[in-house]
Amino acid sequence: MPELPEVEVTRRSIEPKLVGRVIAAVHTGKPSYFFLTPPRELQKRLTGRKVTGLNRHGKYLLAKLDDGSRLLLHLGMTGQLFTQGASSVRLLSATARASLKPQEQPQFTPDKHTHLRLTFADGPPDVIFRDVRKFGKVKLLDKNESDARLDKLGPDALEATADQLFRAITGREIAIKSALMDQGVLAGAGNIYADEALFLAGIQPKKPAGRLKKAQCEALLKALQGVLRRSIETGGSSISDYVTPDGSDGGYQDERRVYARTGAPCYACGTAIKRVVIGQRSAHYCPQCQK
DNA sequence: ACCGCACCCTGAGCGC
DNA sequence: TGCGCTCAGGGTGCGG
Repeated sequence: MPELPEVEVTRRSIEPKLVGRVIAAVHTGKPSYFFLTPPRELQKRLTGRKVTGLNRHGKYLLAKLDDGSRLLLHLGMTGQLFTQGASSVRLLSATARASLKPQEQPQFTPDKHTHLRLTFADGPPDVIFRDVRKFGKVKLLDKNESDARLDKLGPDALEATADQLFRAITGREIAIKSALMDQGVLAGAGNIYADEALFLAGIQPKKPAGRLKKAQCEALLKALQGVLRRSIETGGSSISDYVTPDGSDGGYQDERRVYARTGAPCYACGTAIKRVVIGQRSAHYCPQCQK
């Protein structure tokens, strides 16, 4: 599932395929929950625009256009943003995977989950946004138009300071795990990296956020930024649908210490990793190492 | 103000 | 073989 590292890896690889190019055509799927700006309107307003930048805040991508408007992209749970020619079985449906011959290179062709495809004046490659569960979002913001989603975001998790974290959670009774996943506290952490950071900082995920000492906030933020940076280096975590924009898998899933390791021995002490539900989400931790 | 929870969506995995 | 059920999860919005 795309969290900050996956979105940043995507940003870095898509940026050179997007910035400086002029959009020639916009192909979309049907109107849905996915399109905060209706497909017709996207087609009308994006065609002919030149992309001038691609920024990230938390898990959001913002493509800047030459008329001052901005295209907001969110990958949701299963969003895949990639370039034409990407090759990965993760881009195929289960039935398409099953009918692949053993040595055959899986080649992506637009399917019913392909909601947005941009073609460019200078030819291929196209930029494609595919999302099976449609939890992703596309919205075109006018010049100077603000967006409530963006306004609510806290500081980007990679740039935040321990002091900002400490101030955002003082007095709050919610579990520290929930606080870390609250995008208004820090923008960018999701389930995987919140679990991993709490393990590295030795903090129990259910601990009330407001009871963390300043030093614990420092340790936690340092751990979080460490795992985020390391994950970016390895190409992100390919746990379910995530692929890097050239179609390759990330590598961070192999470095997980607790996430989705329920029952497996803790690498530090051998105790079985536990799974509990916190705020409707699964949390994984070592009952021995995290107090 | 704060928090828990239902909901959006679809495919995988499982029991029968 | 295939049906029906449950689960996963980011973010939003509502109700307590």
